[in-house]
Parts: sequence; C-alpha cells; structure tokens
Amino acid sequence: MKVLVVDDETTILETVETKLRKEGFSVFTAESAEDGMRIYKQAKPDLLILDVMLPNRSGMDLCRAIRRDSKVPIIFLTAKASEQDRIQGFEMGADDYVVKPFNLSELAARVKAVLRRSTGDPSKDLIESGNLRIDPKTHDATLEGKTLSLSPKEFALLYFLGRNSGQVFSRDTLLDRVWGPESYVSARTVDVHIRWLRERIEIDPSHPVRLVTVRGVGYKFVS
Amino acid sequence: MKVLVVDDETTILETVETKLRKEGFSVFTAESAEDGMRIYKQAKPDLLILDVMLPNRSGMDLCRAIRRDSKVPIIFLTAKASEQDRIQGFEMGADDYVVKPFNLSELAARVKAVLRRSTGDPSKDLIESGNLRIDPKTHDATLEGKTLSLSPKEFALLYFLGRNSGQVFSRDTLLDRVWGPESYVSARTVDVHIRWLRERIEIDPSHPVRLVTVRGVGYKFVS
DNA sequence: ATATTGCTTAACAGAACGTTAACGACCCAC
DNA sequence: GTGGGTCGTTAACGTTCTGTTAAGCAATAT
Repeated sequence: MKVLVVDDETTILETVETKLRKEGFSVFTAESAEDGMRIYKQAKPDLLILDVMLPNRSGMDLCRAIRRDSKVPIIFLTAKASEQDRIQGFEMGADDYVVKPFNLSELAARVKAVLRRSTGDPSKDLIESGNLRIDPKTHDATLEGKTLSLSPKEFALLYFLGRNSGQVFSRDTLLDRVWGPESYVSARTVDVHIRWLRERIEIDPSHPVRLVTVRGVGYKFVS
Repeated sequence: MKVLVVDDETTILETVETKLRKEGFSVFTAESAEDGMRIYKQAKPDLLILDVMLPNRSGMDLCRAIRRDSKVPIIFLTAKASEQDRIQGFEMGADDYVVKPFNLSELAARVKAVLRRSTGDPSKDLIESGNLRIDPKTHDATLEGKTLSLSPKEFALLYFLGRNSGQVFSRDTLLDRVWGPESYVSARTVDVHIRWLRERIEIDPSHPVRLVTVRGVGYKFVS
C-alpha cells in the first residue's frame, strides 16, 4: 500500500515516513502542495496524509484539486482542530483528522482503519483455478471442496503464485514478494515450501502439474 | 423521500443537508431533541439521522421516544463507535451507525442502504448459525434455546465475528472494530475473550469448530 | 562424465497460541 | 460509605506448530 505524505516540516515528514515504513507501507513524501500534486500523479498512492497548513496553496486546496478526479482516502494533519476546520475538511471529502502533536502509533492505526474502510477489502480477491480455490478473506484453500490446512507461509506463497498465474518467479523474487524485502533467508527455503505445497495440491507430488519448476529460473503456477 | 437530521452543530447540519438535497432527498433539520420531535410529528420523515449527543435530552432518548410509536429507520451519528456502542444503538432500534468524522458520500450511501433495507425484510440484525442465535436487539445469545450469559465484551466480539461469518480478522482489527479505535490494549486480550467464548459455544473448547484460530492471522467464525 | 540445479528429509529454534490466575476498576445493593 | 460481585486486562508459563537450515540424493544439461 502506497502512502503519500505532504508536510512542509521536514522533521514531521521523516518521523512519519519511518513509522509507516516500519508498518509495511511504501511511503512517498512531498514538502509542498505543488510537489504533492506532482508525486500524486506519478505514484498514484492509495492514501494521502495532508498537512492543512502549507505555504502558497494550502493542503485544503490540494485536497480539493485531487478530489476532482479521485476518491483516494485523505487524512488531514492539523495543528488546531476546531470544529470549523473539521467540517471544512469533511466537506472536501477528508476521511479522517489527526491533530498535531499526534501519536505516531495512533496515526498508523488511523491510516490502517481508513484504508480498511475505504477499500472494504476488495483487494483480496478469490482465486479459482480448476478445482482449486484460494480465498484470502476466509484464509481458506480448498481442493475439490476439501479444505487444505496450509500454514501461513504456505498460504501466502500459494496465493501469490496463484494470483500471478503462469508467470515464472525466481526464488529471490519470491523471497522478496512473499517473505518480504527485509527477510534474509536462504533461497533453499522456497524449495521446501514448494515441496510442502505440492504434497497438498498435486495428485502426484513427484510429477507436478500446478506448481511447476522452471529449471534455472524458478517456479510458476499453471492453471 | 423525506429525511430529518437532528444535530446541535449548525455546520454539520448544513453540510449534511446540502449533500442529501443533492442526492434527491427532502431534508428537514432540527438543532435540538425538542425541535426534532416536533418536526418529526409534522413532517413524518422516512428516515432520521440523529446525533447521539444532544443538549438536554440526548439523541438516544429521542430515539427511544420515537420508537414507541414508529418503526421509522434511524441512523446515529456518533463521535466514537466501538461494537459495544453499536449494539447499544441496535438495542434501541437504530438501523445504522456513522462515526464522526464521517465522509459525506459514505453517509449518503448508508442512508440509501438503510432505506432499501427497511422497505424489504426488517429483522436482519439477528444472527443465526446452526443452533446458535445472536440477537443484538435483546442482547441475548442462545445455544439450543438455552441462554448463554455473555459479558458485554464477549457479546460484542461474538456478534461482530458472527456478522462477518467466515472472514478472518487479525487481533488488531478486532481491537479496532470491537473494542473501538481509541483503545490501546494488548492484542492478547482478544485471546482471552475468545477462550471464554469457546467455553460457552463450543462442544469441546479445546477443539473449536465455530471460533476457529487461523494461525499467523487471527480468528474467524464458521457456520 | 561431471557440474549444476533441484528435491527430499529430519532436526532444531523460535514464534504463535492456549490457558490460568491475579489484579484493579467498576457497579450495585445494603 | 462498604462489601461483594462482575468484568476486562495483563502477565506468566506451557504447549503446539511453523520456518529455516543443512546435508545427502536425484535429475538434468553440457
């Protein structure tokens, strides 16, 4: 999930950025409304955090401009939170308010809450391939109706490969995308998880037809 | 369709009124519970939007008074809304909740949703799954007809999970949605409440089939 | 043939979860 | 007030499960 933070105070920008990165977001920053608009157009973030008070054009103006062609969730940062400001913010389509000075964890929590509300979790789609179903909402994977009890990693790996069906991924890429960019584990680990998955979803694990090895490259999921 | 909005903050009243007019509703407004009651009797609106906190008589009182002789749909506006507040509202006959600060489009969407629902089947708040019934209106949960005496938190948690049956929720999400967005309690607290619930609704609490653990993710309710 | 790449297994360490008990806050009856 | 009870939270400990690694074996390409 991409978040764009716009604030003219560098220190705030940095602390917020650090916190949100820790929480797993891709963070973009801008120190002015103009930069904010430009980066917004390029990065297409899933959520904006805007300071209300910005030089030249205020955050409110930026909000208005963005609202003209998008429903992206917006959280306002504001020093004073008089009721008047709040109303003005909602009129323009803000989804939440955080008052400075704010608690970093609270901000992170609100970001998540807003994203949850606004997306309604539509990003988590059901995957179906033949008699195999992978449902991230219920965290269930079923084969011919029978539930496969997968471990968290197994599920994550299968879901990722299923979502990008047909495409080959190297072990390193899989580690990056499934395990996460910060994980330092051996590439062999992927082999083991693939093995376990095959045991569950392949008719004959030693002759896989779904989780296929591409020698010298990696693995892919075929329908 | 006629809508009556009761709130003591003029700015909110105005923005909501503008938005709903744009959406094609006839809007009436009142700034106090007394005015609200009077206008309600005159205008006979098809839906009410009530602020929970009003001077003198609270919105809740007004709701109760109106419910005595009418089944008109009511949406509450509230500053903070945990699942407990929500249930309290349902007990008094509220049809939906909108949390301040709210997004105007969201409010409009809910107004339409409630109206759509109210013209159709009425009691959709009740949850039934097998021999388990959960009724927020009476705050009763029964298993095979026998009443389980659940504590408020237990009930709120069970009701939330039951309402979103099948879907997995992380402990953090549960804290946010059931405990409320402002609560800062340890995630393990959820475990304990789940444990207590299992003791009541599971045949064998150590092998749960209704309140299921999804390792690495959280919990879900299965029918 | 031999080097490279992938497969398989088992063992270990640590994380996640379950469970219990204790504590304090709160409410209600007296 | 005062005492008893309930409820929610936390901490601590035990248990189960999962992820990772290593090491040897099998398969494949050059």
